[in-house]
Amino acid sequence: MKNNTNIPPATVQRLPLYLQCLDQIDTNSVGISSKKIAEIAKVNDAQVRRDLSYLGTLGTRGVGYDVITLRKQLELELGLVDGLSAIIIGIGNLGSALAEYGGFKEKGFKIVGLFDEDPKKLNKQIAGLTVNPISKMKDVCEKYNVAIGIIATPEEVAEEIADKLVDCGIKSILNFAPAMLKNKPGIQIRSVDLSQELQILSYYLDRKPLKVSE
Amino acid sequence: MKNNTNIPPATVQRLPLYLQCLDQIDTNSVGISSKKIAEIAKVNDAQVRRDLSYLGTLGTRGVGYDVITLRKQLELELGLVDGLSAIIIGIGNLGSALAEYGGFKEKGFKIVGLFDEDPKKLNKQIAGLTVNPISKMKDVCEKYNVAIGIIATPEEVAEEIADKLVDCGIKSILNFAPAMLKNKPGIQIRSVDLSQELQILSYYLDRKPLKVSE
DNA sequence: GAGTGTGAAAACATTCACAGCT
DNA sequence: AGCTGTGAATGTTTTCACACTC
Repeated sequence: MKNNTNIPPATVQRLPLYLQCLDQIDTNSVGISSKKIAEIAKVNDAQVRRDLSYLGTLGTRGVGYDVITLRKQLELELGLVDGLSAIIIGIGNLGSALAEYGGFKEKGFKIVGLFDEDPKKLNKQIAGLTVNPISKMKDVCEKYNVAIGIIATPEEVAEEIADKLVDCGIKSILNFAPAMLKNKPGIQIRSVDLSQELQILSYYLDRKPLKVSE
Repeated sequence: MKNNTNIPPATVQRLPLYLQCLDQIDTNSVGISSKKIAEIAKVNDAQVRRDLSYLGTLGTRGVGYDVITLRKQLELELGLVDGLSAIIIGIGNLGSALAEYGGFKEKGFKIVGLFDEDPKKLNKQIAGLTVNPISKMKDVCEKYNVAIGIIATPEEVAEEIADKLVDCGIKSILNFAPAMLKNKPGIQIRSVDLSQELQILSYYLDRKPLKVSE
């Protein structure tokens, strides 16, 4: 294991961003500076150094960070090395899109089950997986030791599905339904509401941007 | 307090959440308290009051907030009343899902164009719209005075598409491609990276959750 | 009594600026 | 010279607590 210093939430949010930066730089650069990362991630360079310093002493003064070490450390800290399993519930357009989304596999996640209640969707093949009824969820969760449930159902059933996920022993939920899930003790929930993102953009349309580009 | 005041970014992020809360409560309640909103949105009630106070003096002491007034004010502040137009670029699984996603319309956004370069996708009909080649983007943007461009393309072409959007006079970009777009002066960019969301969840899996539910 | 609006305090996050290492 | 790691300074956000209104 690692440095058990608690990493501030604001920093945790940015760690995946830094990982993404490493994928973005050209593959034969062996080292990278906080200045370069900051430029790609569009944050302040002191911020990058402070954030990375929570993971330990990774850089070399006067030189920078070694790309391979840095990636390893980021993956370790985020817990990506264990190859976490996830399932998707609700195989409509969005659920299908998520099932076929390459980015999950690339970052070490494995989608091991697709579930839907709609008889028209049952037994459909998507991304090499068969759509199963919700009743089979528990079996799959136990078999694959599934850590994360991804909800892509309509709003109306999201809460019910969330409860079932908890029942299946799942510890984290990524919710794409525009529903406000109730708190479940000991369960981490993140919600991504697509229309909320547009609304935030909408706010900044009328008026001056916060930071004038400089 | 007047609404000349610049609303803090952290508050702007939560305004759509509060709007969503209003949809969640039962339809015949005419008033709502900060405590109730806080409970649904899972934030502190003082936070709700402070946030809403930036929009003006909306509540009544001893009583609470009138649901209709509050919704109107939130929509006004977020700029949702004008019925903003958006286009989607990249009509793969995710782009199609977004095109058919009901939540946009519900919140006052109108998708007025779908674009893709792939000949196999051209002229497909999705959600009542025809998929057009990128070359037609400028025409559509001018015709409908499009404010927002939604990028759902593969990573490789995202930057190029973003530049084209700016060229079409678009002022805001919602980016779903796992690419780090360069800054464009005067343009608001928000990126939603699906796998980053999973990575953040992954971090909180190993260790104690930040806030133990209480 | 119930519930807002808001100063003041506390907590958290960002940025500066520089000592110290390569 | 170039770049990290980090105290100290600054800025932002959250929360408390209570005067005030209905």
